[in-house]
Amino acid sequence: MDRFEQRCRENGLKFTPARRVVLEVIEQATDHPDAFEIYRRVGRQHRLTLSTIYRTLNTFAEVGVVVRHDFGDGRGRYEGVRHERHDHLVDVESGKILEFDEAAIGSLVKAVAARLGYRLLDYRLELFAERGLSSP
Amino acid sequence: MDRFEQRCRENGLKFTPARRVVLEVIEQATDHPDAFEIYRRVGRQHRLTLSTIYRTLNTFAEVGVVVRHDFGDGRGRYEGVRHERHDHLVDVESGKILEFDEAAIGSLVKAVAARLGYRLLDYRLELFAERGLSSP
DNA sequence: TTACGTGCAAAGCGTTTGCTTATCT
DNA sequence: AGATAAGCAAACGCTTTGCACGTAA
Repeated sequence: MDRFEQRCRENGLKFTPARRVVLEVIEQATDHPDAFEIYRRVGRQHRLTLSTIYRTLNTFAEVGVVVRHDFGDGRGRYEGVRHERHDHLVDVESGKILEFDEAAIGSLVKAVAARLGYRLLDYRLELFAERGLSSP
Repeated sequence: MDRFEQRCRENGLKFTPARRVVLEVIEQATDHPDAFEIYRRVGRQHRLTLSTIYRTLNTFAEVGVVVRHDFGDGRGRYEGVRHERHDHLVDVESGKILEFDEAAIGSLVKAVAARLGYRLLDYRLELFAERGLSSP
C-alpha cells in the first residue's frame, strides 16, 4: 500500500481512490485478468469507468507497477509486477495460465541477442501446451 | 506454385486468382507484413478487398501455409511457413525484425513444459533489444 | 450446377481520446 | 488555486461478418 503511494509520489502521480482500488484488485489477483475483468472485480460500488481502468492500467504500466501481457487472444492481460521474472504456459484446452521460471532461458536469450549485435532489453516467452505425457 | 495448388486441393480449397496473388506476395516478402501491407503489395490491378485479404490469410493459416505473428503492435504480421523453426528479435529503435534459430531453446522449453506435466504444442519467443554492446 | 469464394458495407471488439467536471495536493 | 484525474460518449484501428453476386470445379 505504502509502497504504492510511494511509487505514485515518486512519479508525481496523484493518490486517488480509483488507483488504490485498481491496484488492490491487481494485487489480490492470482490470475491474469483483462481490463474488463478488472472492471468487474472493482465492482459497481466504486463507479469506475472502463476508460478509467484503461487509463489507470496504462499509467501503472508506465510507472512499472503492472505489466501488460499478450497471450494472443486479442485483449491485454494485466499482472502486478513481482520481484522474480517468470514466463507463462498457456493450457490451450482450459485457457489456464501457469507460470514458470527457468533461469537458463534468460541467459540463453541474452547470448542470442548479443550474438546478433544487440543488447537485450526484454523478452517474451509463452508456451502453448496441453495436458498429457510428452510425445511428438 | 504447384506446391500451393496441391495444398489447396488437399484441403478442398478452390484455386482462385486471389489466393494465388496473396500467396505470391507472401512468398516474395522478406519481412513480416501486416494485412494492409499485403493489400498494398497486391496492388489495385487485382481488385482484392481487405476483407478478402483477411479471409485468405486466415484460410492459409488454417491450412498451414502462413503463420500469423503478433509482435505487440496491435496488428497481426504474416509470414510464409518455412521449413526451419525460428524466432524473432525486434529492434525497438528501428522496428526491424531479425530472425534467429537457437536449437537449444526448443529443447529447453519442451523440458519445461514436461516438468509442468504438459506436452508442448508450440511456443512464442520474441526478444526486444537495441543495438549496441551488451551490458546490463 | 452447386458449393465455395469475393466484394461491399456494416458491425464487432478492445482500446483510446476530447472535453467537462470533480478531486487531490 | 492549480494541476491532475475521472466520467461520459464518441472515435479509432484492426478484424470479422452478412448478404448478394461471381466463379472454380
